[in-house]
Amino acid sequence: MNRPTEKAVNAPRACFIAAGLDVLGERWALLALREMSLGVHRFDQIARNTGASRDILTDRLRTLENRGVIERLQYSERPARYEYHLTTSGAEVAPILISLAAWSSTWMRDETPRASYRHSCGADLKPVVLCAECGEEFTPGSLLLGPLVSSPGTDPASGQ
Amino acid sequence: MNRPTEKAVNAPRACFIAAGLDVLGERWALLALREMSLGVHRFDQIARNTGASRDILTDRLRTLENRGVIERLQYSERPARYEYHLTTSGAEVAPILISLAAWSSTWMRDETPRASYRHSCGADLKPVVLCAECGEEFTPGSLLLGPLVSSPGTDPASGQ
DNA sequence: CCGAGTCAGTTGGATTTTCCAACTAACCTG
DNA sequence: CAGGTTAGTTGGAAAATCCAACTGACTCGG
Repeated sequence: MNRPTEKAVNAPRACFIAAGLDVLGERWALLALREMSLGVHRFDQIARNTGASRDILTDRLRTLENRGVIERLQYSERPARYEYHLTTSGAEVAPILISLAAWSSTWMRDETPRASYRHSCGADLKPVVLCAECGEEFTPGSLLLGPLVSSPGTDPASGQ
Repeated sequence: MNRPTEKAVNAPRACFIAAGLDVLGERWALLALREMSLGVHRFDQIARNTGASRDILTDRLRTLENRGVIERLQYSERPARYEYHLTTSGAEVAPILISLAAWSSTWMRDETPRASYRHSCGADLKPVVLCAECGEEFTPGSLLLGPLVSSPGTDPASGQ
C-alpha cells in the first residue's frame, strides 16, 4: 500500500509540456497535423507526405481523434470513406508548428533542400512570441513554473 | 541507379518541420531541454525530473550536443563531471516549449494536477505569435509552404 | 582507512514500438 | 470484367525503449 499523504520525491515533473507531448509527441503526430494544416485530409496522401507507415498512421489518427485534436468527416457513403480535419484544438497547434519551423530553418540548415514556410503576408517565416498580458517578448528564461492546476481551476488543497 | 532529374512522386515532404523533429522530436529530448530551461543541468536530476531511463537520456544528450543544441561544461576535474547547458540554439527552443505549454494548458486539462507555466511578468502563460514582418497575428492557416532552401541560400536551379 | 553515499554513466535482457510488404474489402472506371 | 483507388488490417522482422543492476571515480563521516 502507498501513503497518499507522502510526496513521491522521485516522480517526474507533471507539467503541461509533458502532457502535451503525450498527444503531440508521438512519432508522426505533428507531421500528420502539418498535412491537415496544409489542406491534405485523406489517409493515403497523409501517409505519403509524412512517410509514416500505414498502420502507425492509423493508430496516431485514432489517438488524435480520441483526444479531440482532429475529427473524421465522412465524404463517401458507400465505400464509407472519411477525411481527417483539424478541430479548433487541432488548428491551435499551429503556433507549435510555426515555432518549430522557424527554429529549424534557423538552426537546421544543411545541403539538403527543404521546403520552407512563410506567413500569408508573403514574408519569410519569422515569428515573434509576446506575452498577451504585458506585451513583452518572451525571451529564453522568461518561461517560469507556475502553480499546479487541474480541471475545476487551481486546487489549493493539495500540498504544493 | 536513379535518375536525378526525376522527381520521386512518393517521397515524403522534406520540410523544416520534419527536420526539426529529427532532433527535437525524439522521445525525452524536449523534456530534457525543458529541464535545462528551468535551470536543471545535471544528469541525475534531468533523469529524475523527466522520467527518462538513463541510457536513453545519455543518447539524447549526445544527439543534442552533436546537433549544437546543448553543450557539456565541465564542473569537476577529478571525477570529471559535466553539466548540460543550452547553447544559443537550445535557448531558442523556448518558443516551441511555450507554444506547447500554452496549447496543452488550454486543451489537455483533466483531473490530474499539473505544473502550469507563466511569463516572467507574473501573468499566466498566454503567448501571441506575430509575423515579425507585417506585425499581424499568425492565425491557423496563415502558415504556408515557401520555396525550397538549403545552406548557401535559396537554390533556384532545382526544378520546383 | 572503512563503509556509505553521490554522480554519471554502461550493460544485458525483456518489453514495446515501429517498419514493411502484402493482403482485404468495397467500391469506381474503361 | 480487368485494373485502379481508397482505407485500412495483418504478420513477422527490426529497431527503440525500459529497467534494474553494475561500474568507476570520487567525497564524506567517523
